[in-house]
Amino acid sequence: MREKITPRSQDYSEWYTDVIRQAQLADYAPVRGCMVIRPYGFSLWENVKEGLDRRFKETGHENACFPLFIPMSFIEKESEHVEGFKPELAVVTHGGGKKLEEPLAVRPTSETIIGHMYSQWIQSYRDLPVLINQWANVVRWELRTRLFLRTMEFFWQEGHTAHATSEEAHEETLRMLDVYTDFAANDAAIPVIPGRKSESEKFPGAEASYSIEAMMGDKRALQSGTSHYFGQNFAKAFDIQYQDENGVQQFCWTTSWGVSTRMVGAIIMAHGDDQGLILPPRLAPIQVVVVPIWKTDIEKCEVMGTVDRVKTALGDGVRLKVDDRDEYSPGWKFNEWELKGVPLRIEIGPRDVQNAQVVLARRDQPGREGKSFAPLADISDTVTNLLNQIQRDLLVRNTEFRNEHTYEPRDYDSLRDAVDQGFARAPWCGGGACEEKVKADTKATTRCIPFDQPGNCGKCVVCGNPAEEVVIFARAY
RNA sequence: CGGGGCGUAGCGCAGCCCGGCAAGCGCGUCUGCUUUGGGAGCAGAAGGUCGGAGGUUCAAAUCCUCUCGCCCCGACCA
Repeated sequence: MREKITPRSQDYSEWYTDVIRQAQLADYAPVRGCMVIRPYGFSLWENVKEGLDRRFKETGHENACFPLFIPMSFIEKESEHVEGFKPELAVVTHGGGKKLEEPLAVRPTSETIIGHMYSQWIQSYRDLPVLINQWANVVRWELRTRLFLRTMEFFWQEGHTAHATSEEAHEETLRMLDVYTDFAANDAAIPVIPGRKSESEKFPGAEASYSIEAMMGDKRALQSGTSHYFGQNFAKAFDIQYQDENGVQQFCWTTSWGVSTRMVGAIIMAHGDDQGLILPPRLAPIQVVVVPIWKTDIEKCEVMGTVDRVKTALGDGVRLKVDDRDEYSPGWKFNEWELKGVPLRIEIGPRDVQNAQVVLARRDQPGREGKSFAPLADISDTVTNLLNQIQRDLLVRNTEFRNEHTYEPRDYDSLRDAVDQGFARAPWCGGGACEEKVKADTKATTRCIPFDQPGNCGKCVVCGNPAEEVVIFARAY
């Protein structure tokens, strides 16, 4: 028997680690701060990749790959960028047994080296826009580790684009944030709040940063994707220029945007319960697991015959696994696949064979409530519809959960209460001092200034000066 | 880097304070029989440089010194 999972109410972060390790998504590596993504976890990430990659291609982007090593001098070319990243760089000083003439940074992000290449590839307005994405691993020397959320090495995609005008670049920045929002809602079943980052939360070197913010099961916020508008900062640092229609040299306007394996952490924490993972059908490595039940060889034969019919009926459209292992009891298997978050389970035993039916069990509705009988006859439609239903229900459930735990404080005391219990949508003057004060008092930070604004919003909850926008305050990962 | 904790079988731990019989327990693994509709039962078996080095002692998992590694809490962060 497996160890029990720590209940979420007892210790949320223990629960998180328990689930990841017991569901075999990932494990700690022998290197401090690093993790091993196991096949089940990687398969989930591959589905995330597929959902994003498809959207990138649909919006005109191409994939490419840039070097892992970046000359130190590149990183130092943009002043804010160095400031931001230097403390967390891993630097290679020796190679082939000799000290390197110039140290090489292991990429923490690729703006600089891609900027360098863009300066050579872009000559004319006819070369624009450049719309490139890369799937890669990056390294940031983090001091604290949490599986999938914060590790020294992590996997992500980083899009880097160059445009002829500010407007185009800005459009691109927002378009990609939109792509992320759409992916989060429709594939990951996580409702997110898209918005602009405050000055203090901005990416080093960006003119403006945007993010999507999701609420986890413990009501803390997780930044699940970011998109940055660089203006001409990197173009000037890396001399990315083009000749316009009038023969005049112009600097490009650039953007970058990224989603990391952190998204896997978001999926775990947004949906999971005390039994383990609950995966949205669109991303689940296994969408349907079939558990056959028998006592005798004759029964086994009959049951497996029905299993084959189900398998054939469902065809390639569904990611299905038949768990016909002999060494585990049905009850054990039920628990195992619930831990692993498989959205739908089909149980087939001798009684079902007799009645030409199967038992369906929804992962998102534990116990008897989620169980139903379905005739074998139109099993394919039933399953497809049910998977879609589960996908929709997860999004609805999460949206309700988030809304229930989102507050609109209008004074400082209620703000303090609000961030204890979830998100606070509060009017804010935009001042860094007010942000600082809230952080010092409550550990909550501004997550983003949502695009969705109420209009006339009143006075800053911190200082009482007139506020033009509401911001989300929350404790974040 | 500051504060705390832990290294004993594949995994989780007890034993350490107060040195001494053969280093134990649970899970897992292997074999056999009975089982199988919500984490099966019984019987038997395999599995250990007690993180590493040095020291004290007749005797060290246990005491002392050094060392390596990991985890948790803070500051930094996708």
